[in-house]
Amino acid sequence: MQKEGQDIQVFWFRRDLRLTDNVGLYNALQDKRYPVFPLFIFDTDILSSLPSTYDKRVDYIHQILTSLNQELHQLGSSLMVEIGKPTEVFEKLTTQFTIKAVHTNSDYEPYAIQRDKEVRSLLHTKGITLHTYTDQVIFAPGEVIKVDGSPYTIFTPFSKIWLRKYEQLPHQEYTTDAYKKNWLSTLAQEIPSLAKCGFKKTSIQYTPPSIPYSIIDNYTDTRNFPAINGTSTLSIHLRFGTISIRQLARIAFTRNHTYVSELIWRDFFMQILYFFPHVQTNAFKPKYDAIEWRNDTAEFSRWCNGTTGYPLVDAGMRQLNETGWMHNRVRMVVASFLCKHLLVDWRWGEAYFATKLMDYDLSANNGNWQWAAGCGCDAAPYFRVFNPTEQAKKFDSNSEYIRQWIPEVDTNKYATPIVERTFARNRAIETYKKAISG
DNA sequence: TTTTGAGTTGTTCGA
DNA sequence: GTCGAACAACTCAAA
Repeated sequence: MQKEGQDIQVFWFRRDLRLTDNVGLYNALQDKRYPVFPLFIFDTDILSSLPSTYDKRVDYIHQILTSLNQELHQLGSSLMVEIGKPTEVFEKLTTQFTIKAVHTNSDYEPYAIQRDKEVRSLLHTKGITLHTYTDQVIFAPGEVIKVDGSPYTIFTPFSKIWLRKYEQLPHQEYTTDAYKKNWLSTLAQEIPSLAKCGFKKTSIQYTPPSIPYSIIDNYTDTRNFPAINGTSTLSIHLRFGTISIRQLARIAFTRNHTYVSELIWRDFFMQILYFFPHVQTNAFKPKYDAIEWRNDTAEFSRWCNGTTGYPLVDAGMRQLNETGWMHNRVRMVVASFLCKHLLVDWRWGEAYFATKLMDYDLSANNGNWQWAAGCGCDAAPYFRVFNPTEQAKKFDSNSEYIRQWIPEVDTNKYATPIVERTFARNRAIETYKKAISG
């Protein structure tokens, strides 16, 4: 076991759960004077806010950590996993070690910013610097901005500048293979069990990412058809950092620009949340906070359960409920249906997705819900109401996807439509019009 | 400062 | 079946 008082550096893993091409980790290992001690904290502030002790995402993280720990064992090191409030964990660690520096990759969500501010200030009182790096996105908030220095709120000009800057990037790969001796050697230790964290085993199974080259190549043509395996399904890996965004962007850039655009949207919404944190609770466009939502709880339940009687909507919700994932085309359809056909507040839908999606990310989920509801920056105009049956005809013409998730769709056991489509469409347009012109 | 062009993913209607 | 226009102004970005 490590000596008391040994001089070390700490690398703090958060949303970057990988050893390869990890900017913060790479930089920590550059300083050969002090070995690097890898740390992960199960943040009890976050864990205690979860609605159930049966949580697929916590289980998933736990499995990734187990896998990371095995990799570290092969390097003669070991992952330390702590359970607690980050400031308290660091307080404790500073009594056990002489910490020379703490390295971590930047996180841009409001909660994370506040947490890191507290940790930084605690460490500062002990003479320790918290070093942060850009790793989670290609360009951090503030890097792609207008000539006057203000942030973009329209995607297209943002993406133009993003691409221009991207072409000028040196594209360094932050490999850490050569730094084996710089790890802090410890006796192989096991990470705390899931039960010790206060959670139960779920059905989720972590498998390491692999890049689906042919899907990326054909992405433009196949991405909209939910019965086709035409999307990369890498969102979950981007969420937890089990894949490097730089590696993925580099590959996609030479192969498919539609796919690259989707990665740019990820950076775009991250900087929207950063510069306009009010979107967490309010519409990006304030006028849209005046919409008189119906918020019928019985109808909301039917949407959640996938029993609205609109097959594509129901198929999507059942896929979400059963797998923790939904095809992107269908995400748009169910979101539009909830906000416009049922006139349920987009925040309800956003919150439901947040509990169910394995790839849940605050900035992307919020940005896309506000897009669907028409209240976000650069959003769909309010009178653009997705027609759930037209969408099904276009993108699931032989009902392959629908039948996969609703076996009873052609029987009289299937739900009758929750609302008549044309009526609901007109009601939505009227309600929106009233709010934004009033 | 003013002007100009443009804005993720659709639907419906009528010629 | 196919195609273009309307849907509704408004705000953003850049010159």
